[in-house]
Amino acid sequence: MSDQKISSLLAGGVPVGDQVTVKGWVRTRRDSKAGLSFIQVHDGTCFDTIQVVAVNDLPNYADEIQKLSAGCSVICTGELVESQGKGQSVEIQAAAIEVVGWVEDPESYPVQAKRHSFEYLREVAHLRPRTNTFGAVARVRNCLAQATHRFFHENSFYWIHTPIITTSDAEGAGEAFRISTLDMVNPPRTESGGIDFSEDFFGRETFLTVSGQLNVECFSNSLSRVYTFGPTFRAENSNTSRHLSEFWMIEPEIAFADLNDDADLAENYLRYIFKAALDEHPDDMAFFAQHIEKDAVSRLEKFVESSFERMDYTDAIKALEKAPKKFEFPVEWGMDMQSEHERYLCEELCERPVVVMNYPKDIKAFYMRLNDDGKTVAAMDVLAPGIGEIIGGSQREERLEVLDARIAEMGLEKEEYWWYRDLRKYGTVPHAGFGLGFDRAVNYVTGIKNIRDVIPFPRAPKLAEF
RNA sequence: UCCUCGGUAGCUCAAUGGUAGAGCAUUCGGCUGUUAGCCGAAGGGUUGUAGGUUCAAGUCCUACCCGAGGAGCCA
Repeated sequence: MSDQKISSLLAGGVPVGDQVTVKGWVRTRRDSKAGLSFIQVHDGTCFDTIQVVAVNDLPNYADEIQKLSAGCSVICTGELVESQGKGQSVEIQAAAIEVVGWVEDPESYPVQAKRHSFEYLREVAHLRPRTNTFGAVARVRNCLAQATHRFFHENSFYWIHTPIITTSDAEGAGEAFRISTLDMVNPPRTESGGIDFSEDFFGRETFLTVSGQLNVECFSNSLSRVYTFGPTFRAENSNTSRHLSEFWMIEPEIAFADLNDDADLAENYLRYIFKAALDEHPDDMAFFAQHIEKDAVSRLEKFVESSFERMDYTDAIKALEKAPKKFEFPVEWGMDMQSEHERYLCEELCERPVVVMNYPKDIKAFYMRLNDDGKTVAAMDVLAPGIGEIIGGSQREERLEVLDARIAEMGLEKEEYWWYRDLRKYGTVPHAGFGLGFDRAVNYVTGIKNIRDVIPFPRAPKLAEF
C-alpha cells in the first residue's frame, strides 16, 4: 500500500484489486439512500477526479463523511475496484476516509462546484488553482515551460541567467520599475536639486529588467546558442488583456545567423512546445476545446503540421491596402501597424500566425540590423490570432559604424552602451534573436483570452494582491 | 491614460422613479450505484462608496473606487 497519484490510478498504472491511498480535495459529494456516498476527489495530478465510494458502515460516516463539502481535504484508503456506474472505469471502495481539513462555513467557500466568472476568480487567486480550469492552466503552463527548456537543450542552447536588476532602461522597451534603498521621505540631493543616486545602494540608478537581450547577446557572442527564460518587468500603465507588469519572457540568441534563421528558430520552437501540450496533456486540452475555445486543439494540430505564413512588411502593407475592409487608421508604407491591421493579417487574411519581416527602420529599435535598401531593418514580429504580437525579434546590427550611426540617429548616448558596442569591436558576428511572451503563448495554447488568467498571481497596474 | 459598458444574496443575473426577486450554492426533509444527481422547504440584502434631486431612488444627477471590452504601448 502506498500513496497514489490519481493520474496513475485512472490511467491504469495500478491493478484493480490493489489497496491504494489518495490524498486530495473534495470537489463534490453525492449521497445515496442505499447507504453510501460518492465523493469526487482531485489531487491536481490530472484533469479528472477519482470517485471514492463510502459506505455507511464506516465509523465516521454520519458525523464526518456526510458533512464533506467542496474544498475539504481528505485521505482516502481502500481498494481500487472497477466501477459499477457509468462515467468512470475505476473507483475507490473506501476502507477509511480521514478528514484532514474542513471548510468552515461551506456556504461562503469561494470556489463552489459551479461555474465562476474569470473576473471573480481573480479576486480569489489563492483558491482558484482548485478549479478544474486553473488546474488545467497550471499543468499546461508547466508543460510549455518544461518543453521550452527541453527544446533548447536538445538544440544545443545554453540557458543564461541574465540579471533581474539592471542599470539601463534605454532599450526602448518601455518604462522600468526603479529599485532603490534611498529614504523616500528624505532622499539625498545633488547640487541641482535632483535625487543623488550616487548615494543609492548600487551607486547609480537601477531598475528591474525590461529585457535580457543585451546581456544575452554577450553570451551568444561566445557560446553561440543561448537563451534566457525568466521574469521581466514593465511599469507601463497599460490596462489590457494582453499586458502584465510582471511577465515571463524567453529570449533566444543565435550567432552566425540572419533573420531567416531567426524565423526558422521561432517556428521550430513554437511547433515543439505546442506539440508537447497536445501530446502530454490531451485531457486538459480537450477541456479547453470543450469549455474555453472550441478550436483550441484543432488549430494547434494544424499549426504543428504546417508552417507560419511569412510576409514582408512591404507586402503586408500591400495586402492591407487591398483588404475589403475599412480600417480606422489609414494604411501607408512606413507606419507602425495598429492592432486592427495585425488582427486582419492573422485572423482574417491568413487565419493563423503570421511572421511579418523587414520593417521600416524608423519604427524599430536601434540594435536591429539595417538592410541593404537603407530603409528597412531585419526585424520580425509573429502575430497570433486573438493575441496579437507574441514574438518580436531581429537580426542584430553587428557593424559598429552602422550601430553608432543608429544610436546617434535615435538620440541615444553612445557611452551608455560601451560594453554592448565592445561586442562589435572584438570578433563581431552576424547574430539574431527574439523575445517571446511566455504568458501570451499560454493564452494561445489554452484559448484563455485574458493574460491575467494564465499566470498564477497577476501583477498589473493597481493589482498586486496575493 | 483615453473611449464604451457594467457593479443588486456566497456565485450568475432580474426588477417602468412606487412592496428588492429567480437560478445555482448553503441548511433541513424525501428519492436514487450516484455522475456539478432529482423533488420539496427554509435561511440569506446597508443594491460599490460619498453626496445630491424627489412625496418616493437599485433605477435620475455629480464625484470617487472597482471590473470588463476596445484603443495606445508592447511581449
